[in-house]
Amino acid sequence: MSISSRFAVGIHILALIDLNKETASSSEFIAGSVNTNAAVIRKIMGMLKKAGLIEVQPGVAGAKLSRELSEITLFDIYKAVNVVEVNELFSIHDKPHPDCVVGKNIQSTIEPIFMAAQSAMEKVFQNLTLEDIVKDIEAKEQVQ
Amino acid sequence: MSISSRFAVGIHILALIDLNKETASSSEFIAGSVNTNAAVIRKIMGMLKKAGLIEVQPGVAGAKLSRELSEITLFDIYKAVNVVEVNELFSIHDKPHPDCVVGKNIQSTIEPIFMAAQSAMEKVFQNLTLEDIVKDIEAKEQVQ
DNA sequence: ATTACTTGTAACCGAAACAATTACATCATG
DNA sequence: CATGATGTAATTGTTTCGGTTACAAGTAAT
Repeated sequence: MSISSRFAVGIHILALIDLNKETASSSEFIAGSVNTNAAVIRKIMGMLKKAGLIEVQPGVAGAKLSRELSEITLFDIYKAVNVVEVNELFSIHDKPHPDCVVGKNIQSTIEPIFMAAQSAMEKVFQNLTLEDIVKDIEAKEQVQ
Repeated sequence: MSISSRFAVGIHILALIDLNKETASSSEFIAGSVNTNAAVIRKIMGMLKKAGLIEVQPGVAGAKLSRELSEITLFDIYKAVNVVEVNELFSIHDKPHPDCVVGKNIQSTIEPIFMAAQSAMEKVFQNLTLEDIVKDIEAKEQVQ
């Protein structure tokens, strides 16, 4: 099990749009950097657009961020690319036997714990923005 | 995407073994409570046994916990059933283009963040034990 | 020792999710 | 109108999951 790379690619796309803002970033160009097919990029960019993170126009190359780098959290991207549904990171077996002490109560016992675990994970992304990502990339570039 | 229900089922199995300790819990009996096939239960119990959480003997019905309830964390179970590999909760696209500023640095920028998110999630399970689960189930039973 | 019941595994199946790919309609622009 | 871009649907191969069947091997009681 692994969470879709759409999330990592989404971050990549947005960082690239910003760091390459002097020229238009076509889906073909971004696909080259990500190393995948342009249609995959367009699909993910469609999600980012739908979430209001970028502005793209059909037929015209390039995209721009809808907000400041510091106003786009990793959680915004995470939600945009739809990699994990709300409260569904962990599967729970359904229809445990209702006549059993454990079967009857296990779901309501486990659910809040699973929710808390998922929230703890998501909170990490809420506290980081694209600005952190871009600055980190720029810092690495300085060193070299 | 969703993390395998083996984790939820593993918790269910261990709680049931404890709450039903006056009689032997055969895989058939547990399967009835979980509402699945006995072979599925035996497979998961094999993992729990391998992780040293339970003791089972081939041919003889029932299993017993190897440790006290308070000495078995949910993280122990989580690791035992092997639902998420170390540092692999999130997929990262591989071979981004090395000649691109973003492609060159994105992996090393994102990896520690993904690790931190996974750790935050896992820490929730490290801080909870089977005792918490069993007590919660018992408390619910009292009310009814 | 034979019978009945159990655990331990392996093999197989259908369903679902992913990422890649191809194709094509639609749109914008020179 | 020709070119090149986005938007989107359909298809494919791979992997994982959970369920199922089958059966070998172990245990225990008669």
